[in-house]
Amino acid sequence: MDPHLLRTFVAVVDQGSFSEAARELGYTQSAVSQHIATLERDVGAVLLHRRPVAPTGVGIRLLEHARPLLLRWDAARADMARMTAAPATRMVIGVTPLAMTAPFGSTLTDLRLTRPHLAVTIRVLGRAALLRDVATAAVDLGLVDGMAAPTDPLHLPDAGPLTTTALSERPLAVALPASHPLAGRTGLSLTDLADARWIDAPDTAIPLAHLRAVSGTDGYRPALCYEGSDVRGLTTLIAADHGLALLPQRALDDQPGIHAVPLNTPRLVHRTEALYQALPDSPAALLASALAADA
Amino acid sequence: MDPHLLRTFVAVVDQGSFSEAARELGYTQSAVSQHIATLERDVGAVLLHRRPVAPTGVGIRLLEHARPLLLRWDAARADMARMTAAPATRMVIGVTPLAMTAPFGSTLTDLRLTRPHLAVTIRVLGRAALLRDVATAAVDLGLVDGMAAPTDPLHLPDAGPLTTTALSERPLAVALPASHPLAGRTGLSLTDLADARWIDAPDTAIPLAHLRAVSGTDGYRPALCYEGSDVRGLTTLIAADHGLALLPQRALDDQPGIHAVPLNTPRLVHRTEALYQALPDSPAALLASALAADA
DNA sequence: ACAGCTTACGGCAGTCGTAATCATG
DNA sequence: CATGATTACGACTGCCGTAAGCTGT
Repeated sequence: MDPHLLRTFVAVVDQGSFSEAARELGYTQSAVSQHIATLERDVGAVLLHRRPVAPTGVGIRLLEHARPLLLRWDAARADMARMTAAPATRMVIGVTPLAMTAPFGSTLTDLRLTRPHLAVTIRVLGRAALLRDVATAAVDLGLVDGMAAPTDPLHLPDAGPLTTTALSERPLAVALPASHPLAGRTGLSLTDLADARWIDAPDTAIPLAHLRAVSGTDGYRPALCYEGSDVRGLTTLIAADHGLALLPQRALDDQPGIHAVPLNTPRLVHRTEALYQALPDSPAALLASALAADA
Repeated sequence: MDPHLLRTFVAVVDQGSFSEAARELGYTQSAVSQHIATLERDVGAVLLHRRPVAPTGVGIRLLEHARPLLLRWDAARADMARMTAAPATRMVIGVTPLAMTAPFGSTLTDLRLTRPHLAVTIRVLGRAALLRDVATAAVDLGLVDGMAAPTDPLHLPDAGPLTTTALSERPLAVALPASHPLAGRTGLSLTDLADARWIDAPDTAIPLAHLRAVSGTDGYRPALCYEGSDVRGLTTLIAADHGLALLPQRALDDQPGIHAVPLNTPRLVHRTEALYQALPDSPAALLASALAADA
């Protein structure tokens, strides 16, 4: 159960091959084989089927432990590295697609005026990747969006001692094609839509898994998955009647062929939060509080 | 940043001494010294002041990473051990003091009738210890209580893939001495009480830290801390006007000298949840679903 | 002066790479 | 038969304990 062994195990599962994992990690094929062997001896069970390489039941369970463990591990290392490093001259801001809103632009302008020598990069990422990158200090400030009950924080997986500040809460709406029978409604209840046809766009709209988690039911099954990060592509699919999606109302304002019907019950809002490693006077902390003040 | 080094580091901080930590871990004093030295070399900063032994700023930050990391670590090991172990013939149920309620008793009776050979132990623990013990499989089923918004889950620190099921939600009340000016009220708002005199009883009542987290303010400062696990001791202190506490209304019903005034705003409930490692057909899983059904 | 942390050093275990071996599609 | 996992083995690193050195109270 050494971290290196777990890292190798995860790599082997992800690559589906011992040799590929060896290449990725800079090891020999033999070393990878030995890692897996000692891990299996340690755990006392077979973790991988060979030919083709795939995790066993116990292996899948171990993965559920190993992935978050390695994330926290990397986060701890990155945090320690930053605490002893020189003050940064460069800032990377990560955003999920729907977290980038108008006030963000102007607040960022203020920051750049006061710190002209700071090189700023904006990077659009999915939620999981953003959390990982903030935790491992690959991005200095993350702006995440998601769904939550009013005033409730977003429910993000725990990746170490990160600071979160609320930035905004705005209404959610169901995006329907203009021709949809429900498009005339002034409000909708989520439970009525459990069996509707949905598009799962986990990086653009609210992931259907979150709807299932909130409702506690098994509905909201995707008819189609959308692996993009722009709203326009998604609304095009919705307009063509491929399914529904849940998005912040504001993002749907000018989308052609779409009717946005506010979500009535349950009371849920689209929330954005700033996420960063607590380090006083860092540009990230300053920008986060400026964003919170402007919100 | 090897787990063994982190474990040693945490032990040294907890014990406040290299030699004591060495004794606890079965190492030599010298080995502990070497562990700390390599850790400090790795991190690139001094982690501990010596004479007296206390963590530095960077050390405190590392502790915030190390403690949850080691918990998850132990949880993963324990889970793997259980997956390969023989089915248990003994069950340990951990409960926080206020989680033990009447229906639990009768449901447990049912289980013991159907499984007469199962040795059952009940262990009362604080919240943090209970979570740790469930994660590390020292207890098979945990019943935790806490405060949450209605239908919201309890916000417990993440300790790996545990299953939680809701058992009950009941009203909360502020426990006041009978002579208190507010004792006649039919309902109270939490915000009005931010500057009241409170008793912090983290293992018996709702911890004041939770009140602060929910309200987002800096109030609810304890005038007195109560480190016990029985309600009677706490209510005695409240009756003697040492301060207030927030508890489930039911627990205050027959307490002498106490007025229990329901909490109106914000809308918060006392919630209990069952917590266990997903292993189908285990006694823990069965009992948890029976408890949920009986609730 | 003494308790307690640090440093020096040697034995031992564990890890990785090379290379030979084995198994499967 | 070829790709790719496993096993054998040797060189090397790193870890822990013993024992001597150092330092603040």
